[in-house]
Amino acid sequence: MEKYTHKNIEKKWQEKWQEENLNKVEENSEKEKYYVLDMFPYPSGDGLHMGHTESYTASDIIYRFKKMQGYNVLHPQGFDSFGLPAENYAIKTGVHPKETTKVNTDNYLEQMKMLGLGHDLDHLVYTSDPSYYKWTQYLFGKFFENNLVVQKTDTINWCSSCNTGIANEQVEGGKCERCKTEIEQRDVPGWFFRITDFADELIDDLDKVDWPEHTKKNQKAWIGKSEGAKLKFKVKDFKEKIEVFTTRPDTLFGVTYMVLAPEHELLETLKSSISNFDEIEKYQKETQKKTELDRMEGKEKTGVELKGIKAINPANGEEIPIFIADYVLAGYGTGAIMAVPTHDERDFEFAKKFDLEIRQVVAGVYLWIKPNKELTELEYSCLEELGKVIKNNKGTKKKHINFGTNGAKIVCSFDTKENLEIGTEAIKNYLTNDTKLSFIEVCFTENGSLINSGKFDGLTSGEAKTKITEFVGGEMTSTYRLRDWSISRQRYWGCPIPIVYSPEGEAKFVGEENLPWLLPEDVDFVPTGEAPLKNSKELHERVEKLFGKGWTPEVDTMDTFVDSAWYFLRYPDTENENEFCSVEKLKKWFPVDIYIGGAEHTYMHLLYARFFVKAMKKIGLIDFDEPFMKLRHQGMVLDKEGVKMSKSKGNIVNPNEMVKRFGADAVRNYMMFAAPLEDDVVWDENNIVGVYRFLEKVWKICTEKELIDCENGKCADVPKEIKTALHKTIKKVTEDIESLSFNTAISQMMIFSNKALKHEKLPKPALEKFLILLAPFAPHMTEEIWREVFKNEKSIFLAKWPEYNPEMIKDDVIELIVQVNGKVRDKIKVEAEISEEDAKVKALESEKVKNHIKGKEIRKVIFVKGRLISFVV
RNA sequence: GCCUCGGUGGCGGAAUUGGUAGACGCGUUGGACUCAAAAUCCAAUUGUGGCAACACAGUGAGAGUUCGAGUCUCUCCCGAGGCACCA
Repeated sequence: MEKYTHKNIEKKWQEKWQEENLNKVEENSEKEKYYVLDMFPYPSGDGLHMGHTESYTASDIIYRFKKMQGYNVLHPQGFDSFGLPAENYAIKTGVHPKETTKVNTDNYLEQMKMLGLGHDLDHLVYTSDPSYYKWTQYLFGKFFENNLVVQKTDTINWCSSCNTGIANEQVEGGKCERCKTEIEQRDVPGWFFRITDFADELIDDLDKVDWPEHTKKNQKAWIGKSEGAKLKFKVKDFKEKIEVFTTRPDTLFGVTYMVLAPEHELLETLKSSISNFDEIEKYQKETQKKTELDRMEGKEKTGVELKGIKAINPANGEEIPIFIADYVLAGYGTGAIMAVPTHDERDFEFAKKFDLEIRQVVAGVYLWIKPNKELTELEYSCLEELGKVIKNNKGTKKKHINFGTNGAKIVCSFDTKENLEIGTEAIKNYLTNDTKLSFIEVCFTENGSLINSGKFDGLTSGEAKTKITEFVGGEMTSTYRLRDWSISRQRYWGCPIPIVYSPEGEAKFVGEENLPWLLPEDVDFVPTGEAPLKNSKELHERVEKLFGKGWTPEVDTMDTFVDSAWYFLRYPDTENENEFCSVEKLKKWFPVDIYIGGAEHTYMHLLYARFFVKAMKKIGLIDFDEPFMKLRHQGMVLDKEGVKMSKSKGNIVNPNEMVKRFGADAVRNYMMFAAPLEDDVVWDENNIVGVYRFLEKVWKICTEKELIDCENGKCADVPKEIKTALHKTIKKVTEDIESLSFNTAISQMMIFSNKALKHEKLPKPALEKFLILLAPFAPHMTEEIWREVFKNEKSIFLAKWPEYNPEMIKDDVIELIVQVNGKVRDKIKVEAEISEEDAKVKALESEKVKNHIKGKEIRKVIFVKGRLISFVV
């Protein structure tokens, strides 16, 4: 038999599998379903990259594994084919995005085939194809009818380089996630999905899904629920009220001024009463000019007082000044705050700068200790000194200490105003005598006991929150960081928003009968800052023809994240022209069982897809509320030096080239073996020899050894070692694929092959079972052996996944660990089922153990069956 | 600043969830085969001391719980990722 050569076999089987329709989902099957989903790629001109290779290999292994386990598996693929790169390429070269997309997607399909990925190619999805975006528009229409997508003018993020508005999720550190241009704020009319209506569900339902903990936590943080109260402040001599949101209504008595966002709408209303309005306008303009980044970086507080008007604190009737300042954001809460300098750091800073009253209403102080000694000594002295200072303060309720690099921060809270004063006094007196301690006046942001708060004095913050809110007629409520999803894009290569406007300017859905609402082709791509569709003659004519004179089209296109927010719902029924997916198929296939893809999608795609499913459930289009039951991320693929691969660094590795050199099976196995799926993988082709040698060994075992067919009891003399190793391997590989621990599955198969290599005669049934285990990882080579060497008629992927026999993995004789005082002193061979008494006798026979015990009394014996015996002396 | 995840040989990484630390692979060293090289095979490979048996140390640092800690608790240091004037 010939040596293992990937070149001879991989292409052959790829063609054969396609001919035999091996990867097609079974349309009418009684088998249990399993839906394995990949994050579909954006078809760029560069082709698949190594990151795709890794995650697609992982899902392919799961697909083949589940298939052999007897499931009917849906494992589809598609293309997120609308988007900016194709459009930018068109601007540069004049080639229509449609052409580019075709070329690129064909290339992707070819590459996926080369990797041996078993996608069902009869269920492809292209988001830029009218047969798909028809349904994107249909869903938009449904959302429109149900008030889940609304048109409003809002301050949105604007990227001047991409010449379009973008969603909050698409801003990274104040810059455009695509082109890194600094984002400006603009007031632009546009369409918004009302994702904020689902904020609570989006948080709560994360408990239902099996996702990485950090992904859930990050998504929760992104939604950013904070619980607090809405309170109203009267403006003196006006009927208008300023509404604020606060998480600390318990500090209401400490409010000494208010701040409005510069964009706050009340400013227009009160204009005539504000004596320094010119100053206000100047500040407003300055704020507007600032990019998001400036506003974040300029931490120095700025602002202007509204002269001539005052607000009234509803708790105590005091008149307090009102400011505008850009540290208050228009888009969050109510765009206005009550300022409590003693208990909020930002308010504190602002109050210091503008010399405003600072009034403490929660009884507590911070005490700092700066290190002028070694840190361990500091810890000691810190505790000691704090103890001295507040030892006799009976009113001290709690104290805790946080040590940091710059010293230690001690939090002291007290139960009454009196005790706070006594405590603070004692600390201050102490400080004059000691240089290691410094009392730093900072606002106290913890909860504590109330003081200076009238009849609420003595209550804890927790109690006071509801009571004070009630007292001033406010309401307890929550607010979110999450913004509504802005989806209008002033670009060409996207899904047209299926809306037309009446001559009076009223928006109307174009109607299901007019779908797909085609993207016009008579359009100049060159960006002008205006939507390219505005200049389409065909589109305007189409609208007037259908709706009458004076009617005009919506000319913005949708964010491409809309396309990808529901694509997985289309896969089971891609040919359906009457529904986005039939009811039966929805029932059969959803939710998705496992979804694999990058962690960078936590805030965008994964959040949007969850929103879509929830919104669709709400209007009765589907009956499940979470799209992806299990989610796992793959790590990044790094170059040899451990640097992230990128075009600009020129360290991109081309999967095609690697497949040509080493074969798809070796590339797949290397990616899976090098590190756990979720960890980063270093792509070092020098290391690929390891898995290549492993494949060669398997080849050798199956082609050069004498195989016993095991009929008529001929396998009675098969070494026990091989049988045990096989069953252990079946167990390990099965469990490891289930838990996506592909690296350890492969190492277990390596152990088996190393053992098998040592024997000259091997049982063929055992090797067949082993081949099945390896098949998901190395589909080509195992198929070659399965059919060409072992002469099986049908594909290995139609074989049944083996099961292990628990009896077979038990060792008769084990090494029992013998410990003395917790240290391993000997290992003795004993029968696996040995009793404690027998083990004790045997262990004590050991010379080594005797040496360590001699002269001492055995106080205790710990026996772990089949594992160890431990003597305590 | 806050949140999350990590830190184990020369390297990538294992460790049944508290029970032999370093599986498996790469690399390195020695040997076999060869005129030679490649490939392949065999052996060794955490460190220190010792010819050896063996002993001691050892999973970022320090403490703690335990007969026993990579694993649990606390504090600290370092790294990666995310969020960041969100009231």
